[in-house]
Amino acid sequence: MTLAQLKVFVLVSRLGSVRAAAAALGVSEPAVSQALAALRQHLDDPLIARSGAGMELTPAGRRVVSIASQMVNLAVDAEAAVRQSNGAAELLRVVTTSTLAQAIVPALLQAFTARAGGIEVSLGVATTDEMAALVEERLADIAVGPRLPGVEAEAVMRYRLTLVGHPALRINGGGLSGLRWLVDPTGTDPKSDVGALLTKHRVPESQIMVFANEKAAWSAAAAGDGVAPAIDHMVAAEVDRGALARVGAPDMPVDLLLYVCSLESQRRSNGADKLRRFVRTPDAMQAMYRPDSGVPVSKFRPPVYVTLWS
Amino acid sequence: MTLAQLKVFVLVSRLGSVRAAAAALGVSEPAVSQALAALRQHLDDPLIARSGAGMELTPAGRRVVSIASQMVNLAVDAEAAVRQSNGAAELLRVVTTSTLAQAIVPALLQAFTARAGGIEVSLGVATTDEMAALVEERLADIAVGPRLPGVEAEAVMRYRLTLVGHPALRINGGGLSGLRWLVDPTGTDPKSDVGALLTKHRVPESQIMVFANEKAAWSAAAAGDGVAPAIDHMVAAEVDRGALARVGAPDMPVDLLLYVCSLESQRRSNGADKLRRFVRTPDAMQAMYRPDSGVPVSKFRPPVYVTLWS
DNA sequence: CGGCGTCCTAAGGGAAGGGTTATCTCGATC
DNA sequence: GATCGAGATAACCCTTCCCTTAGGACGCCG
Repeated sequence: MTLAQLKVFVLVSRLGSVRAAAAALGVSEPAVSQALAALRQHLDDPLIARSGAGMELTPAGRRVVSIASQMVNLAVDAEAAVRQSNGAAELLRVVTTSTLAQAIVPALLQAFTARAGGIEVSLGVATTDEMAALVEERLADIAVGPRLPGVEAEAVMRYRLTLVGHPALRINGGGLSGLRWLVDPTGTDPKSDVGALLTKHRVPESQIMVFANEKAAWSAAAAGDGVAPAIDHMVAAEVDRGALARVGAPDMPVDLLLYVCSLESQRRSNGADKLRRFVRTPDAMQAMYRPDSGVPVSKFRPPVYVTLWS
Repeated sequence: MTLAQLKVFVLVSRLGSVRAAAAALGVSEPAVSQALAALRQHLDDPLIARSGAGMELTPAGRRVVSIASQMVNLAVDAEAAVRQSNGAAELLRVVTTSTLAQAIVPALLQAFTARAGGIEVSLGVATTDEMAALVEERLADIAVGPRLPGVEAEAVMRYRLTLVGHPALRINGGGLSGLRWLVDPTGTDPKSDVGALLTKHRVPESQIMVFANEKAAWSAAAAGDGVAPAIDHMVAAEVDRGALARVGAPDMPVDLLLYVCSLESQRRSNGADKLRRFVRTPDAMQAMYRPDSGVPVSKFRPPVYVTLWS
């Protein structure tokens, strides 16, 4: 029974799927399945088993999850305790969506580390479901993105999601049907803001094109390949330049809220607390609204880097 | 950071010595030292360091001990939870002194398992200091022997410690000085009842002979090699047969109490609770006072076996 | 009934854990 | 200052972890 096995088990039970846990941990699916098998053998109980839709915990599994979760939490505490005792830099692990990780959150974190000092920040990308599980299991300290259930969420910023396309794009009578939607990976997460948009407009999968990042989706949109959802103030410069134009559509644009989500204050890490306070400052607002005011991504490397935690 | 490493660290800090922890775990001293080194490297802190007499925790070490202790405890909980959920036999881990492990405690546990049913018992041997640490760290469920500090102790039985020797042994004017003391391994534990006896009589080390078990010490005493401390009712048959005789000495015989010691009831395992109740029954008394009424040791193997836990 | 998604198992290899014995270091002690 | 005891380290071996790719079992759905 290793801590890694327990971590895997907890994550599988939270996410309800071996596959999802593997994705969240950034490893192959058999790796997770095998860790689970080892734990099952050690404890001589299936712990969790497939059951039609999703997986279901056995009675023993239910009891072990809560214990295992505590153990994983304590492991985090132990490392944090040592760091703190020795005056080392705190470690703040942030998760966010793919979209936000491209500009807004790095800019925010860059401003944060410059202001706070003595904090080392790492940034990870995850889906909404994963973000919730990661925060609850304290594999991440704080999540930036949509409101997560089960943890303390706080609205930070209001932003507008618009559709952009080639300036000459004409919407025919049938609205948007037939047009391709050009999205970044966040679009594949149905619980993300962009994913919810696709669902709401009943966009068939065949009409969704996923790009590695938003910039790529925009340039495809500028080339007339379709429409791209975009955070309005992020694309404003392109629109002003005439490279892109906002596209009208029913229920568009839509105003959304950006949240920071973390555990309740007792269980929250110190760094998470500091970031929660920081996001309410004007400095934070400015960084998020004008992410380009910052520096290129390469400059973030020492204090801020993007990774998926193993 | 593995659970084994944490267990080692906790044990070292409780026992104040790498050596003692190694003995308690039944492994070599470098094994413990190395596990500690790995943890130190992982956490980048010495955690605990030599300091004249004994070892001292660093600030970080102090914080980690309590967290690590909780983790080790939870690991025990997890295994117990699974066993219980699946209706498997409970596991009761008993520690006792070398002396008591030879007859009294096996007889007690044999009676206990026969009466209680559905409980699997294992018996380990340890020194007094180790027993306290093992119970506190829940590496054992219950200890039988001298009163342990820091845990709930309950007197079970009064027994008399006498000195026996060859029937023709004559005590010269100078009392016992010059006689050899023939003891079992418990005699090397200064906090055990026998060890305390040796200390009280200021027996120099050169006059102490350690035998593998009490029977061996008795037969040496019967051969006239010296005097042996013995539990009175255990040696009564030999005295009646004339093979041994009680030897008078200042402050001897001495009446002592046998205790069962375990954690407070909230943290106590179910089996420990049952054993605590059982020891108050007449059946238990009879088993302890007439251990030979039971069966040969080999018959204990399925329900009761002696081991040091790894 | 044939895909398809999901989980499990098999096989192989690299890394780390964890054990041993032998040796080194260092402080306490006589 | 030589000795001794206790902890740390070295060298070595074996086992377990844990990752990968490849393929099998099984339920679900068109």
